[in-house]
Amino acid sequence: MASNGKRTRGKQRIPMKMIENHAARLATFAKRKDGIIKKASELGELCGAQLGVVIFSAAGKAFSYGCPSIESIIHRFRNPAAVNRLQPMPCNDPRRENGNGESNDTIDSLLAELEEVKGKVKSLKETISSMKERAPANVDRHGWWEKPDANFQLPELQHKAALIEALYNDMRNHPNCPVDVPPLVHVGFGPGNLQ
Amino acid sequence: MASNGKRTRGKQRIPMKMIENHAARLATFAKRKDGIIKKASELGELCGAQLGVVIFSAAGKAFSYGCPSIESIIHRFRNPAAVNRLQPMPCNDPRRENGNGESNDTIDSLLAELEEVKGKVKSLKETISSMKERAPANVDRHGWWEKPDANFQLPELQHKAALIEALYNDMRNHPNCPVDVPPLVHVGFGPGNLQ
DNA sequence: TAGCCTATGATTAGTCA
DNA sequence: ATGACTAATCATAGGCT
Repeated sequence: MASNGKRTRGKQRIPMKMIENHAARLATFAKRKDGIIKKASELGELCGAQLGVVIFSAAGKAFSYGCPSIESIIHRFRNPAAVNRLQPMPCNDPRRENGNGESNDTIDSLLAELEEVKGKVKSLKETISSMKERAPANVDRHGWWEKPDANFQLPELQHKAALIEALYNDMRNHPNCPVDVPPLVHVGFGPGNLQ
Repeated sequence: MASNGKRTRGKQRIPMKMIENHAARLATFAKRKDGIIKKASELGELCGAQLGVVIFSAAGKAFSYGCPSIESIIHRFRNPAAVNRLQPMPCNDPRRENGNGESNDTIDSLLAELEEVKGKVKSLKETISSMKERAPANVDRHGWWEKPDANFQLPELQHKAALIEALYNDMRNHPNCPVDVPPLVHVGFGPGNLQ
C-alpha cells in the first residue's frame, strides 16, 4: 500500500480503547510491556528511586520488575515507616552526616546490598543450570530464553562488576586504609580475564 | 546559547547514570514518574492487562498506580491462583536439526558470566567483611573506603541485578519454557529480609 | 517550586521476512 | 510468534518564566 513513495506508514495514532484485533493486541502488549519496564529501570537508575512494576497479561501471565526487588517494594509499600529508614543510599550525595554513629550503617548496608546481589545472581545461575540439566536439548537448541536484551544485560553486569573491582582496588590503595587488604585476583577473576 | 535561530536545543540524550545535579534529578523524576504511570494506564486500557506500579522517590515519598487497584495487583501477584500457571509444554519440535552443538555456547557463556560476577561480588563482600572484623573502629568511624562513587556503583550493580531478575521472570513465563521454573523471590531475599 | 516551551531523542503501529 | 524495519507519534532535557 502506501500509494505515495513511503515504504510504511510509520507509527499511527490509535484510540485509547481496547485493541480489538487479537494479534495486534498481543503485539502491542509485548512491546509496551517491555517499554514500561525499560522506563522503570531508567527511572531507578537516573534518579535513585526504588520502584516496582507488576503486569498481568490478559491471559494471566505475570511479569514484574523491581528495584531493588519487587518483594522489597511491596513490603515497603505496605510498611512505610519500618522500611523507610533502611534506605542506605537514596542519592549520591557525598555529604552524609557522620560522627553521630549513624554512619555505621553505611558499611552494613553495603554488605547487605552485596549479599542481595550475590544471592540473586547465584539463584539465577543455579536455576538456569538446573533447567539446562532437566531439558538440555530444548534449552540449548532453541535458545528460547534469549530475550532481546539477554546479550545486553549480562555484559552490562559484567561491566559493573569491573567497576566494583576498580572500587575495591581504590579501597586497597587508599592511603588511609587501616588494614592490609589482599588483592582480588585470586577469586576466579584475574587480570586479563575480563576480555 | 543557541547562536542559531532555535529557541531551545530540544531533548538531549543523557547518560544512563545517576543524574548529578540535584534540581535536574528532581525535575526528571517528576516527569518520568508521570510518564511511566501514563504508560501503565495506557497498557491497561489498550490490552486489557491488569498492572500496578509503585514508585518511591529518593526522598522516600510513595506514588502508585494500579488497575483495577494496586492492592488487587499485589494480592494477585502473591497468590498465583488459577491462570498464572506454567503450561507443561511437551515441546516436540519438528525442527530437530543441527547437531554441531555450537549453540551450546550461548547458555554456557551466560552461565560463565554469571559465575564470574557472582565470584566478584562474593569476594568483595567477604573482603570488606574481614576488613571490618580486623579494624572495625577505623572502618566504621571514618568510612575511609567511601570513594566519591561508592554510593553510585553499588546501587548500579543492584540495579543491574533487578534487570537480571526481570529477565529471569521473562524466561519463566516464556511460552516455550520447557520446564517448570520456580520463582526467584525465595532466594535469600524475601519480604522483611532486607535488613 | 512548579509550569510552559520547543527541538529532538525515544517509542512504537503497521508491515513484511 | 519473533525480528527487522520505517515513519510517525510521543516523551522529555534544557531553558525560561
